[in-house]
Amino acid sequence: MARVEGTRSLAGPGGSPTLDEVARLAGVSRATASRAINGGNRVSSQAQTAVDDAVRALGYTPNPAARSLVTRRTDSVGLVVPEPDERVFSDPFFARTLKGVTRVLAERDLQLVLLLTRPGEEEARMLRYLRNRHIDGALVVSHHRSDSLADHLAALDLPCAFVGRPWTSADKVAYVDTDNLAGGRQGASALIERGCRRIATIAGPDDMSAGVDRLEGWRSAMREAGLETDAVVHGDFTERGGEIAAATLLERHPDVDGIVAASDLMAAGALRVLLASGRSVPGDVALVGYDDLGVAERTLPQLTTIRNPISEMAEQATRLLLQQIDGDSSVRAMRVIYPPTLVHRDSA
Amino acid sequence: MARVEGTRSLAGPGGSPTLDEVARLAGVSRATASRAINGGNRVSSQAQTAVDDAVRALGYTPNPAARSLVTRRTDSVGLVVPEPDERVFSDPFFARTLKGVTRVLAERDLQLVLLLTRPGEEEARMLRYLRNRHIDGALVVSHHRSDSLADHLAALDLPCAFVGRPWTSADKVAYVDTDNLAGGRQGASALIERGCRRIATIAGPDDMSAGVDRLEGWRSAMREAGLETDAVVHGDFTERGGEIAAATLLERHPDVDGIVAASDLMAAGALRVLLASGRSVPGDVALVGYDDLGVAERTLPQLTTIRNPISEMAEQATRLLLQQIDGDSSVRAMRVIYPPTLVHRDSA
DNA sequence: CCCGCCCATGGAAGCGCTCCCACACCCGGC
DNA sequence: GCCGGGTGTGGGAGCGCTTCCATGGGCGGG
Repeated sequence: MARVEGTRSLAGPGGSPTLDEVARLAGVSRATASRAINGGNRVSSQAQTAVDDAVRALGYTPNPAARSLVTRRTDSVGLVVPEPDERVFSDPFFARTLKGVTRVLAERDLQLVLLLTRPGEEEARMLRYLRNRHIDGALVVSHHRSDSLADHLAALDLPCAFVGRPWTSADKVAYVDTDNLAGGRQGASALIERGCRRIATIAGPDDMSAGVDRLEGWRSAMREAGLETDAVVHGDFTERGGEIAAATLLERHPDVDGIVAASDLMAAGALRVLLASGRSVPGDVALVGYDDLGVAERTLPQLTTIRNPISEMAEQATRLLLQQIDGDSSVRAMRVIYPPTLVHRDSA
Repeated sequence: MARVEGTRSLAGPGGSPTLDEVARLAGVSRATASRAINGGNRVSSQAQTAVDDAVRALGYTPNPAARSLVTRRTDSVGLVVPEPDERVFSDPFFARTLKGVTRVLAERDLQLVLLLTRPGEEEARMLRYLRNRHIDGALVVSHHRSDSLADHLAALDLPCAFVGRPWTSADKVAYVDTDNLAGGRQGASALIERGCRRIATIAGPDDMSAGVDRLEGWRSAMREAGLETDAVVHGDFTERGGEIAAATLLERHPDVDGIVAASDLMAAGALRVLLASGRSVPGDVALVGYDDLGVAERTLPQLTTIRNPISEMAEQATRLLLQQIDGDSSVRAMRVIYPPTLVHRDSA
């Protein structure tokens, strides 16, 4: 409130209260006060309450820098997004991820530092940041083929966990993923069982494992059913990308009667193009999306889709990270794979 | 790369290199090395290069905790989101904000800490966090009437800036906003000039200043034109909210021939309901949105809307924050207001 | 030519905290 | 009654850094 004249700017005799002041007020030594504050091992209940009271009276909170200097922990973890395009942030996938991560972090009073990097020079800057232990661990989402991040992290011996299988060093780092191959198959199979014969796919970017795996799943299901696998167009996981891809698709293969899209956003875009072209969905063309993050229920008709438990995956990844931070090296290279499930709605 | 056996895990004789080692290698004192690293005041060019070389050779980076302990700066700022609903994150508004913020922060090598709080206990935790100078400053977005955040921050004497006018203490904290009143007027006027006479509005939540101001702008333009101001329904800035609001609106006022929505997302929802009800847009009902963050171009017909320069606003807010952090107290209570502009497309 | 001044430099004092260690002290067992 | 062990406590070192201050050398002006 009032500015104190002098070098310090907070109330009290010289800035925010220090452990020293707490100890003095509690009538114990700094060492005892410290112990009392950090879990209270080897502290008499008498000393403990004295310290507790002093802490409350002074409104004391430990200086994080000082603590971090000696413990070598920062109580914060980084969320690395190697693609800080605003696209990422408006994607419900990211929103859900963030939700899962923050939920787990809040339990432990850890802070989240956002590490956004455009490719190139910024990556070097971020690696320096990571190397220097500004943070206790890193969580990586939206990892691309060109990122050397996984390799670097694996070499760095910094606790880390990926959401989505990394391109490289997949055997050296912990990650959480869904079985995108199975998901891709499920999407294709749903259409095949429905009776579709000319099935296309709007695949994800081929520099992301989710894109590649889903496509591969689609291919294998198609092959097993003895169907052509030539109707493939790539999108970028966005609605606009889905529109463009669908338009291309209709031009090249006007006879499609089923489309598997690698994301709901792309499916939504495709849906719009399909309807605009005069085709009915699912009457003329059946459509299957991927993710089920809310978008699928908001289209008309609602999308049949493959559900990804994103938020759970993010939570799990965060837990894996915390375990590593806690020194449990058994999870260093652990992978957790969630099964995708088909959700039947109206578009197929 | 290779793991070193022993207590430390990084290369070199005992963990990451310290300033001491740099100094020794450069043949200068720790003090000189420090000066050289921090801008090089009062350092001979000879010493400077020696230090530079040593830094490079050792791969030295300053220990942030140690530095922070003495400088009392953390080189990180917090982004406070008092509504960590995943809704916020999938809103393009937030995405743009983040984009603007990170761009400015990157210039100065500052880090972004995400501070999400559900109302209630978590707010106390966050205030403790802020009070304790974990961060150098705070940026607040999506501020609600019930948040006492602005008051607390103003009292805390912690550098801060709001994106969007805060409900309270608006005269005590720095903020960036658009002239939502004018924007609301523009939306209504556009429809009035077009010849609409029965104009409704889908307003924003009445616990956010943007919602209230836009509504007030709409009201005043309507009154000046001698039109009824009774067709008001509130939404929550989401697409789904827009749908619900539009449905209510059509039920209560089936004769509407124009709607001003307080966000594009809500307009998109309304558009869907309008079309589903058999009305043409803009033929039967003209529609104006708000924000112009991309959504407006993706609807069919494309939305006429009021453009908000979100990303610029976020940049500006961040700059205001940095100025405060740099000790420029003249911007402590500065406000910057951007003008909204009408963007003509197809829906009105 | 000498004095004072400025500039580059290093010594040393902390920043606030944790944790090792040594030191009581008290208990029970022989 | 003495010794071993366990338990609570405080002294003190030190984490890696910035910065104050004293020092010494070089320079220009009187």
